[in-house]
Amino acid sequence: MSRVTIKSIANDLGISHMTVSRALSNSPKVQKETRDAIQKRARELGYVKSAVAMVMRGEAPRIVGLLLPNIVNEFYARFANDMATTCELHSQQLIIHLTNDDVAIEQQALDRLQEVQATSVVMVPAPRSSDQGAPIAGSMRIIELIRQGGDTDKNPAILVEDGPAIRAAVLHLAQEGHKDIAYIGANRELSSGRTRLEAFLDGAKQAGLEIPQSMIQTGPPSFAMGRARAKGIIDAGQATAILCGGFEISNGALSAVIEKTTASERTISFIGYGDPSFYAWIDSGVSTIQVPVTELAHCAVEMITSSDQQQSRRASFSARLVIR
Amino acid sequence: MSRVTIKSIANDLGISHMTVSRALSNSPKVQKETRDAIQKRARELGYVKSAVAMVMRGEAPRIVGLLLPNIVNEFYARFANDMATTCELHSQQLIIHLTNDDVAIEQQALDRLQEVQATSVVMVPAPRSSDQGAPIAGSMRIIELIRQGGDTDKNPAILVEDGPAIRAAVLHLAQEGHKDIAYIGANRELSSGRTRLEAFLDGAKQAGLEIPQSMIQTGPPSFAMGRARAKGIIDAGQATAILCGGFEISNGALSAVIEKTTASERTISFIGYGDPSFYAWIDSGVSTIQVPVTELAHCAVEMITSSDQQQSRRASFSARLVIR
DNA sequence: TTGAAAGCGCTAACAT
DNA sequence: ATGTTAGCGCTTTCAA
Repeated sequence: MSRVTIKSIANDLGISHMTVSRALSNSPKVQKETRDAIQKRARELGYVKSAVAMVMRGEAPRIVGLLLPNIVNEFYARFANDMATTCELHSQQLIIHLTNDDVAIEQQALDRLQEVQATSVVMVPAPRSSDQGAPIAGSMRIIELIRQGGDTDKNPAILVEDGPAIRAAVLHLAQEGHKDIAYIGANRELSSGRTRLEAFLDGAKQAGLEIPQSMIQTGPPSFAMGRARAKGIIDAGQATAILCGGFEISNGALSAVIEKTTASERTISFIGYGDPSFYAWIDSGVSTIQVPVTELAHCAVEMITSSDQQQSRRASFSARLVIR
Repeated sequence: MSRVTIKSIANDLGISHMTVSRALSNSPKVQKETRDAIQKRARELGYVKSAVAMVMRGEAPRIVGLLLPNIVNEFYARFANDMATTCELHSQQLIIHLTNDDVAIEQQALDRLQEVQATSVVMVPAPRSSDQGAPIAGSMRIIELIRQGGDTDKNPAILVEDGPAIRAAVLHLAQEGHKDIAYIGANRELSSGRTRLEAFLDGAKQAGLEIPQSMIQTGPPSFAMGRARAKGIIDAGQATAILCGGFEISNGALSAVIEKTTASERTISFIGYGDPSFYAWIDSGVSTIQVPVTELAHCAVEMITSSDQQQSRRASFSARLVIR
């Protein structure tokens, strides 16, 4: 059984497909009787208007793309969740691509989205070394989330102002008497990696702490990296506190800390990044730098749906230190 | 700047659009020289073939739909993550709709997917009372996940065989000396709600336990419901153990248990449903009924990509009791 | 009040 | 080896 089209309905009723078209869009230029009859028949036959044909005619496709490293990390999951919900409200369809922070996959995803003429794309840009060019997105409006991709920062972006929270975290640890505070974060390939590390160093200086290079661990922003580095830090035995600068890194490091400190008697102060719900449930609660996910998501959809061409090109939301 | 099409390229080069078409599909029926020239120009201009036009011509759209209650619960998130990754491999696009277990939203999502001619849809059917008809999906191939929707069980389905694990859980608790075991699960509107409750009662009978009605709490499969019912059970003070029969319910109940038992000195044995990574990190680990997510996701994509019309209509994967 | 034609981007099937 | 035509589903424009 093939697709039900206005033509097939027209044939079925022995009339012109134009009359069917008009009837289905409630045009007053068609007899009420015929109109009702046509609409009834269309419903019976299970007619659905082809979005494809509409796009071909020039109508803007109601599709927005979302590119994330993954969707298991609760921050990304919540963001995707909120975006999906809001898209539902605006009767937009959400196409999700997971890049795993890989530039090649990222580009492929963008190509696919271009093929279906997606109008807007929200993406967390993958880390790219300086010799890699900026991602090509044709005429799609792309909105960068959390990080800034490439050197071209001409795309609208939704960023997190986490400098103050990170500094506050270092100062808090220092006040608790910690002198050896380790930092695990993304490397300089990421705009967010640079700024967060800087905030950490800044905080340490304000606290009058000398941080040796060995206490500063940077790398790709992955769970595995966070876990491995945290293990290394704990095994080295010098640090008494760990501060994280990345969502995935935080979870990875936390898993290592839990394992290691359960096994031995040692304890380590831990401040994570992002605030998955279970952080409140572990031990007496994990302190962390909280990022306002829902606000970010709302902002993203707002940017997308606002047809405003010359809209604000950058939005910024403050992170907040939560001590538990 | 408008879209680059084969026609615009053809104009640019002063040739027929057919030659361009052939060149871009590497047809041997065009001079190597012209072919190379055309391909070069197309790249320069940033040409991308319109998937929309291809679908209009009759090509099957490379789009699969995924309908989930939400994407924050780690089970759904992992499933979506795995599906997205696998779709990437098959160069399919994944459109995600969140139903929040609402039948109306579910139907709307299906309509949208039909509009874009999605070929296949994987969905966790929302709970529907008997007076609601089955969801309408036109000619899309739909695969039901975890639950069976409507009374029409003629759709292919991917299910979890959790009866044995649930019975084992009850027996385990009984062996530990628990006599008052509470159960929180989905109500009878859900196929999974029915079977899980049955397994629980079955296990209780095997263990020789008398379970009063007050210890059996069913309702919509949400976080809020699990949390509220768990609170009620704990406050009532009779139960010494709680067993959950649902992903969301489990997280909700767990949150209540943690809060309540942290406040007072009481302890309650808890066995959850599903195995989000953090279950291993809470206290000394949360016991749970583990569902093989990745296998489910692989199975789903396999079902989708296999063009096999008369393929196996039902797949089933075993849940496993994990004691921590 | 209804119908016919044209065009959106693309390719199979015919020309040339 | 290259060009022309037609048609996928739909609506806008023009004709009856």
